Amino acid sequence: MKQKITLKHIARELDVSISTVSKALKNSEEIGRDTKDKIQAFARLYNYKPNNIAISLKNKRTRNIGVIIPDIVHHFFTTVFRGIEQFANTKGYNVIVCVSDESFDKEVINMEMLANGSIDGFIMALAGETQLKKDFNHLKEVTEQGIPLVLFDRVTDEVRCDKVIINDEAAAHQVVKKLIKAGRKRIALVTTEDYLNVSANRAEGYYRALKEHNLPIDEKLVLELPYQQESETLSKKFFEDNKMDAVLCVNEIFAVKCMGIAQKLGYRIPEDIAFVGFTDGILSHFANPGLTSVDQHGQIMGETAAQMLIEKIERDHENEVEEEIFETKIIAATLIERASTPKFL
Amino acid sequence: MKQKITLKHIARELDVSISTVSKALKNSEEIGRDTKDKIQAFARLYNYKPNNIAISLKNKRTRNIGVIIPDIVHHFFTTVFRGIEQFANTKGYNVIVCVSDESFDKEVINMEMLANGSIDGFIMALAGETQLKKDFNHLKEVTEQGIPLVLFDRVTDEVRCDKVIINDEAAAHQVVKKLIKAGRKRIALVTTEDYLNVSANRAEGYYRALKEHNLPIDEKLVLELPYQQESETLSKKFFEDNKMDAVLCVNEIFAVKCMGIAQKLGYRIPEDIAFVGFTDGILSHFANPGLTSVDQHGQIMGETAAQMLIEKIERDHENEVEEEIFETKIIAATLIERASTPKFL
DNA sequence: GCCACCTACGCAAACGGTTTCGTGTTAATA
DNA sequence: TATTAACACGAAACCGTTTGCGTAGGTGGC
Repeated sequence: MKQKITLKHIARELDVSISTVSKALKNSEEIGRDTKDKIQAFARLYNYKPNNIAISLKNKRTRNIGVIIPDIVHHFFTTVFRGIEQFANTKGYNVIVCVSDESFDKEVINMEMLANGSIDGFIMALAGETQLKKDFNHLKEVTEQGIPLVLFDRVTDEVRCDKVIINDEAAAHQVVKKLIKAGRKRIALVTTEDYLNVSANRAEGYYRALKEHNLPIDEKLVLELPYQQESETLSKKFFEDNKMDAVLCVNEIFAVKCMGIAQKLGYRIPEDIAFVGFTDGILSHFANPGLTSVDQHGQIMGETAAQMLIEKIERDHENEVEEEIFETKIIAATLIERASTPKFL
Repeated sequence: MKQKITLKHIARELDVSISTVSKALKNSEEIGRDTKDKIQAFARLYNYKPNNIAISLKNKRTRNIGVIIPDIVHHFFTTVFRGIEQFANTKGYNVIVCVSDESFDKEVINMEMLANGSIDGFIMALAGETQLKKDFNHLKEVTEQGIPLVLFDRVTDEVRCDKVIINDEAAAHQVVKKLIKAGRKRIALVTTEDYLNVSANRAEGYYRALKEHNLPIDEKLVLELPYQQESETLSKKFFEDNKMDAVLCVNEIFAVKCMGIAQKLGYRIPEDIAFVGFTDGILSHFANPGLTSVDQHGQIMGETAAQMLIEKIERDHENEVEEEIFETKIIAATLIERASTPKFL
């Protein structure tokens, strides 16, 4: 087992000082041609690579970014992650991922672990529990320490930092409007408990569209399902008890489940009932019939977040102080039409 | 913006030496009660947390593990990742993820980036290109440097290290056997190009089962699809040109696609044709009909890999030298029966 | 009153680099 | 020949911690 070689080894071996080796390997003008050649050849031969940790300590930057997401087995978050990872990689950054598992405590612990020098900045989507609890002190502490933070998707107004979101309200509004124009009158909404900001926003868009077209708001047509739990019976009852001709779901899992139930109840899709979901993931694509859904452009969100974060990191590193300016970028969602809805105009 | 506080700050403020502060915070017996109390109180007040990077440098261990996978928007890999992350977290480790994107070069670059001190060990699944190219020098270099490595799922015999795999061959064999016992005679295999070891192993199980039951091996019933590319026409032609009564697919995407095609061609599932896929992911669960599939227990694989890696890391850190013993753990796959197959016995 | 021994702390090296600031040698210049 | 500038390199500080060892000061025993 050949040990990792260090500057000290090279210096000792070639009988020069450590600083000379360091400079030679950086091709500094200070060092003579011959010495440089000798050192560089030696370093190449023994495949010298500087120790990242030592450099991090010296430079007070790690070139790591910390990503904290509620779940990793989740199509949307993985696409965002892919965007982050890809962009970060082109800029020479690595990504440390922690999963909060929707838990406030895990989110706090993970942040604290990473905040002590392991990373140069955070990208995160809030855990459900955090949004429910509305306790953002861990985020505030981090930003007060001067660690850049970018929130995406699951954000909050209570923390001053950069954010990337999609126009949830507008997207839902547009979808419902299209359904109405296509002649649907009893449009249902299947959502999560509303502490999740995205669900709340989508619901608002839904209500606004109904109001604008003078359709009655029937709370019986709004189903709140527990997030990430099987609840076959609830949804079944919902479809048995209510008549409707269109359903907007805040995610694709709800949508596909509901389609299955509706089909069993003899509904034809999309003739009798139309379905639209959020998150254009693998399920929407392969569902039968294909599910019309709102593409949240996760990868672009990830790239955008990474870009904002890295720009801030590098700016902080250059200049000393500087007034903080925070941005919120809004990515426009796109409707992907498939067979679960009638042709829109 | 309150700067991160260091030992030096505390020392200066309380007019003691840095080492005294360090020892006091570790509750060392060397330091007097009063001094300890004073220092500890001060540290708590200013929320002192030691700098991870400095500790890493000192201890020559980062408590980071590097994970390199071919793709992150992929159900199986994310479940494995979840297992890794969960286990690592309980042991106080963080996870740095790099995505090779099935590219040999990216795999090499990522490994080299991380190998220079950023991580204590690797967990990885080989990129498709790496398996095709059969060039494993980057892996060998890393292991020769004494960095522990655990391969999972996409492994190779050419590198001596710990491995975690499922019994692909046996699982495929068992599935095909069950299909035969259920009376199926023309069983097709839909696979990827065979440089992927898992596909090759599954194909072997398929062939062995056919042979054992004296069924003819008809190469026309084996369809090789390009991995991760749309190829509607290829598969359509396959189903139009050949009669078959069961199909084993090496992943669930292929399976769901094929089911769709078969349904359009008028086949009834499972009466006329049965489908089985590998990877019991979200698609299998929500497909219509539900897809019988081989659960690869990704999360358990991840936990197992993380456990093996961390044990090795900590053993290396304790004892000095030690003969290397490498294990290959085999996780038993499980068949999840759903509506795409007739009831098995 | 002397020695020995704790107690309680500081010094300094070490981890592996980078970088500033000397400094000795040489050669060019006056 | 004395002065000086350029060149080539080394010493040392620094990033933040840890830790072995040295030591000042106080206490106790004889």
